[in-house]
Amino acid sequence: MTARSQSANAPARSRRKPATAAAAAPAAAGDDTFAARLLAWFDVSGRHDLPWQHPRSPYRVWLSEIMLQQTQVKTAAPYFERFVARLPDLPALAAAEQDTVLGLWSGLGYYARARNLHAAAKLCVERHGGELPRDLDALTALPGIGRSTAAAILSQAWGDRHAILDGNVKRVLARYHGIDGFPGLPAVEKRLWALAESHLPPARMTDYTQAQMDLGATVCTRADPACILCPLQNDCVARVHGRTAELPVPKPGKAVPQRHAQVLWLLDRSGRVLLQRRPPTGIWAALWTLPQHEDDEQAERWFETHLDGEYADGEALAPIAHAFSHYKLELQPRRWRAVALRARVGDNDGLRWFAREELAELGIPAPIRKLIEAAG
DNA sequence: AACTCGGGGTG
DNA sequence: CACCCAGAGTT
Repeated sequence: MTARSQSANAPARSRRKPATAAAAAPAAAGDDTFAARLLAWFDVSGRHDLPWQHPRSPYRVWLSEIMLQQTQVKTAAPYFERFVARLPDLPALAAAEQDTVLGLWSGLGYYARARNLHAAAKLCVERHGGELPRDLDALTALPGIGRSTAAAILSQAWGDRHAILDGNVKRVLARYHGIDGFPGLPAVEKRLWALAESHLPPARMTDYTQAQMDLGATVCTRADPACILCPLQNDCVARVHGRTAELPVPKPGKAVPQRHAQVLWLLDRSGRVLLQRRPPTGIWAALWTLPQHEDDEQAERWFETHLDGEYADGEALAPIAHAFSHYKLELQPRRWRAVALRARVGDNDGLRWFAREELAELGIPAPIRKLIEAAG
């Protein structure tokens, strides 16, 4: 039975339940429509013609999973074709010379994968009659096969009910459930495993496993995900809260500190904006920018001494995230319209009103320019 | 928990 | 150029 024939009767099943009518309830673990929606999407938009799907055999599934570790489909596919043409089954691999195996792997990288693959094939001949064992622990005991790869092999090759947790699934789940924290951290990973287990459908595991990877690879991509096409968009926490760009939390590089600042966007009655020249040293040295303060209290004190008007009238706008090499800065802008400087305040503070047409000539930090030149 | 393995794609 | 990718093994 092929993947195509297995999924052919799925639309009829999913039509019975109006999966698209799922309410915008918070994403919860347990009995939900996560898998049903994903499978319905997979039937229409999933990838059904990958090389290792036709024919689908335990050996080919295994080889594909190893090749796809930290490697994209487009890169691995030609290597896969060449490999199975030369070594079409597990006994052939076990009997091959190591140079042959490494030669077929040449250019793919992570060559320990090839050595482990070869050693595992020999172990299968010794221990399991020349076949891959249909058992999670026995598979995990083989070199190069961890928990996720073992689960992927069992579900893809035999339809057994095991959760996977690769980079795609981590990304989908971190966004869908709004999981903060780098997914590589053991505590976060443990939680993601539990969530992955909680969504397992009662059947169609072969398609479900492929569907998760397809969604992550083609819709829920790392950058610029196509949420409009996603079957999980209604109750995806990251989608609903506009946090798809923040989740999953990226691998911590060298723990750059996060700083915050208040930014005052002040407009006078003719629509001119008040800019302040920054000090000659430090970040954004000597550039023109919006008056900036470390916290709300300092910002209010500065406002009271420099401006006529009510600080509380300021409209809080969406925060702006900006990254430097050595720290991250979150700017919290507030906007006032039709305010005026106090009479005694002159240019001695490096303060000036600028008309909109004058901004193009000025040195203004990019995030600030983006803010104040935005339409509106 | 941090490090290592790697070539390729991407902004 | 920096970062990430259908992870797993070692220290």
